[in-house]
Amino acid sequence: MVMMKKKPGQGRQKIPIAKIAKRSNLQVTFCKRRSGLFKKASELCTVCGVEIAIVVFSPANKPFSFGHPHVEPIVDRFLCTPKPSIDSDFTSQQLLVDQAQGYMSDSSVHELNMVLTQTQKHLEAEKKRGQELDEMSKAGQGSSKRCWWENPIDEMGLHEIQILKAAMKEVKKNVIEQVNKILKIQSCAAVNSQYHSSDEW
Amino acid sequence: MVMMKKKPGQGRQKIPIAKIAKRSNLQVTFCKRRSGLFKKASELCTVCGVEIAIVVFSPANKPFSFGHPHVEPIVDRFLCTPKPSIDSDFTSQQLLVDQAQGYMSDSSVHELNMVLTQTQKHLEAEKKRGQELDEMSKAGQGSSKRCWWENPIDEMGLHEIQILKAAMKEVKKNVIEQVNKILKIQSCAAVNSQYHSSDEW
DNA sequence: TACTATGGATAATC
DNA sequence: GATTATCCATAGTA
Repeated sequence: MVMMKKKPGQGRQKIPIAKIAKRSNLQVTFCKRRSGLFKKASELCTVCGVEIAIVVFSPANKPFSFGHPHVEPIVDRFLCTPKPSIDSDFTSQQLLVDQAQGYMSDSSVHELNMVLTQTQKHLEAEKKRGQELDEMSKAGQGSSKRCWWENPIDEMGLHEIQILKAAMKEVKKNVIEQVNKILKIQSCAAVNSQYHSSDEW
Repeated sequence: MVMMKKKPGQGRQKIPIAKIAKRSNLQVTFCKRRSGLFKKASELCTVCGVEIAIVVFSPANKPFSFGHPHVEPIVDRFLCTPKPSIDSDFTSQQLLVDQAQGYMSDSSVHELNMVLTQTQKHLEAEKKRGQELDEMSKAGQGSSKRCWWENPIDEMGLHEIQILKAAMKEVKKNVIEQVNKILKIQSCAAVNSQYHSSDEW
């Protein structure tokens, strides 16, 4: 992170070229690197606007996964694509399209493309609207009536602050539970480590 | 790569936080980051001795994959693990849509149908979210109405919870500062231990 | 594509 | 889990 001279730590010492770590460090190393890998994947999603699915089996053989937006659709789509040309550059699939049109009686490629285009436009519009609403929620609360705890913290007395603190404690607890519940559902039981009350999210 | 001072280049200049790059750089950035991601995955495999499968669809909607030892067995194994049903869940609402262009010309009906289905699901999710946000905004307008974050925590989505959490984090910081200030004034040095930001509350 | 300086990931340690 | 020094990935440029 930032350069701060304080006391002499040792920091990251030497790079084990590669192989295996000792059993003791294996767990923590796996956790760190898996976390880093998922973060990188997330960044790639955001920066390049692509879809990624990652499946990892831990040393203990437990499944972990990352998917944007979701693992399964991406994996399914990948499994449906012709295999031999996974990483190669150009593979004309026009032939496949022609063949598909032959046995797809209820819809043509053209029609599907039309629907797809319209749907995607609609999606974009909805997303844009959602973002605008987000902004309103985030920043626009000052325009309407404010709750008393929205007042500047400097204007509160100790009593109000204590009440606020107690309320926040309760809400925080509920938030953590809810987030864990959602994440548990999302990850399809692929993640065993739950979020806790640290500040990583 | 080793450090070598030679002639003044510019190297990596500051980090655009995240979003999208311009079309020009998108391709090269995607290539670099995908390469880096796969390398990280490879390292994780070697160092920790685990199995990983990654599937990425490029901005041009081309499939890329990394698998150790192979993608398909890992994915199959993952898909075979029992998992709760996936329904309307909130992931980070982001991008998905820009794959239209490359898809129009070369893809099978089946693939188009899959993309269409995904897109429609996303549309529904976005619409639902928009409605929820509408309700929240509306509820926040009335003077005697409840603020949206006063709603039962069970009715919130992950996105709303994230916003709430960020807000709480800020408030918490202010509360701590204010409490410390008040205690310092009121108690006249009767209290020596200050509140801190650990997880005691 | 290759290169470099910078930002970010992380191994060792507390 | 938190911290720090070090190593690695990579944005920008040629």
